[in-house]
Amino acid sequence: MHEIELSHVDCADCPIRHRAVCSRCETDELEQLEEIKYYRTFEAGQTIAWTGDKLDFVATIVSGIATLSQTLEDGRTQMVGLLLPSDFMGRPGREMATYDVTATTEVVMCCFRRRPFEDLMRNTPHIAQRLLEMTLDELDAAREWMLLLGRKTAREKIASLLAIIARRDASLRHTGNSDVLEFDLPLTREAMADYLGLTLETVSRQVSALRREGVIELAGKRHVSVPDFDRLMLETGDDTDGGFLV
Amino acid sequence: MHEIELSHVDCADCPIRHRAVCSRCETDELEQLEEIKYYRTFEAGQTIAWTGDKLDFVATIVSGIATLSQTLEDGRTQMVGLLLPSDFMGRPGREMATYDVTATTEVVMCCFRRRPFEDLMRNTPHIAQRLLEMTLDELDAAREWMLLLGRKTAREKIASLLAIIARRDASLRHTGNSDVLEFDLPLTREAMADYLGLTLETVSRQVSALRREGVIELAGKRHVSVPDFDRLMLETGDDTDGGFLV
DNA sequence: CGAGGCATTGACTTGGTTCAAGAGGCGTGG
DNA sequence: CCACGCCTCTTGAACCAAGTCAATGCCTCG
Repeated sequence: MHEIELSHVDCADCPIRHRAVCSRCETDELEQLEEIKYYRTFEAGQTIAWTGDKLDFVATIVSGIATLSQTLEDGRTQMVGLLLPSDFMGRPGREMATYDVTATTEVVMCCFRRRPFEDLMRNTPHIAQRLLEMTLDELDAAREWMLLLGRKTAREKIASLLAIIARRDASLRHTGNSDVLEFDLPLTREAMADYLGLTLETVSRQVSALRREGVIELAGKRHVSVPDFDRLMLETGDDTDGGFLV
Repeated sequence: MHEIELSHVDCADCPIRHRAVCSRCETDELEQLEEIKYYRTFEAGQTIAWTGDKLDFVATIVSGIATLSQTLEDGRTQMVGLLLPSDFMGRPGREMATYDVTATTEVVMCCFRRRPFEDLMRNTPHIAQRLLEMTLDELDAAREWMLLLGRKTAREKIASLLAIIARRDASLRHTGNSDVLEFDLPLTREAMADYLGLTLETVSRQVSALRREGVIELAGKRHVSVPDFDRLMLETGDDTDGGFLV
């Protein structure tokens, strides 16, 4: 995966094409995209854009994880978005970055120069339609996060984050739900704290508490396994699901 | 305003047409919208939809204020959106409401039956384009709110809310910024608390503190005047100039 | 006048932060 | 190979901002 051929990957072979902004495109539309696209790689820890920077491209994350965050003048920072493979970065029609974008792991992006992309969008409703859908999904996710930030306890926040990562990880490599969920945390304690609106000490304490009580097991600092997913879900404070039970 | 003719208002005479989802529509497109639209009024305090309800319309707020909120099983609730005149409610392509929608004041909505609206959207890029733009704006607003919920102190939260309402109010009745800003709070203390991720007691205390220190003045419980807007902005914790959201 | 909603204020508790010390890993270079 | 510095993470103790519980004030409306 680190050896991706940056010079050119054919859209037809793209691993995340079916979920990305281009998922609805017909062959001729893909050809047009193919012409204006180029790949870029960012190393783990590298900043992709600072708030206020001129951004003359938009992009789809091909692999890796990036974060969007905002900072108050005195340095308090809040992560406001997590960009995963197939997610879209940048806003058509806007020149400046409005968030700090940082590569958490190594990130490969499929970039489109902004102007040509905007032109293309005007003529190909399939792109705009898909982008609308993705934006609506992100809005839902942001609002779910608002509930977490505003009303959940530290323990619930941690459990929620673990549940989300576990679920995404499971769906990504669709193992026909094996009994034990396992995954690596893609975030440092500090990044988790910035995401959850906590301090890194509180994150550490709550992770330890969940481990002590057997809700999760840790191998090293980052590798988590969840013996009983329902148990974890109980700790999130969320509805047990669609509504029945309780 | 309370005497709006519910039977029919011509789109051409609509007070919020230039900002709403239909703002880009040509005359013929407006005619099509005109055919599937109808007005509805909700009283202050009335619930417009509960999470999980089947919703067979989408709508534009014509006047009044509605809120979107989410609730955990034990009753903790977080407001996740404020719908103001010209804002859009509902998600094309989705049958169910995903939030509780409540009228805070009397609300007049311009409704479109969902199916016909979806069909129309497919054929009129102007509507989809505008909806995308509005959704992106809402996403930005939601993310700004995440920063507030995750990282601001109670005092900063209150100051931020007051600043937002003040600014919106000023822009709405574009008084060429007169020296003293004045407005009515459209929310109860409890609603403010639900918006800010606080308890109503804390809201009350912080409002009192800001009044005691002369940052704001109160006439009654709800009428606020701001003698020095910059002073208020200092209390928000934000960058001294940034600040978007309506 | 009394009832019922909102709002304020006080006294006390607590969850989470802050400050501080130290543990465990990992790469570099002597 | 070990020593060293650099990270990230954990843990403890003291503190404080905001929550909880409870009493009271102030409207408006019947």
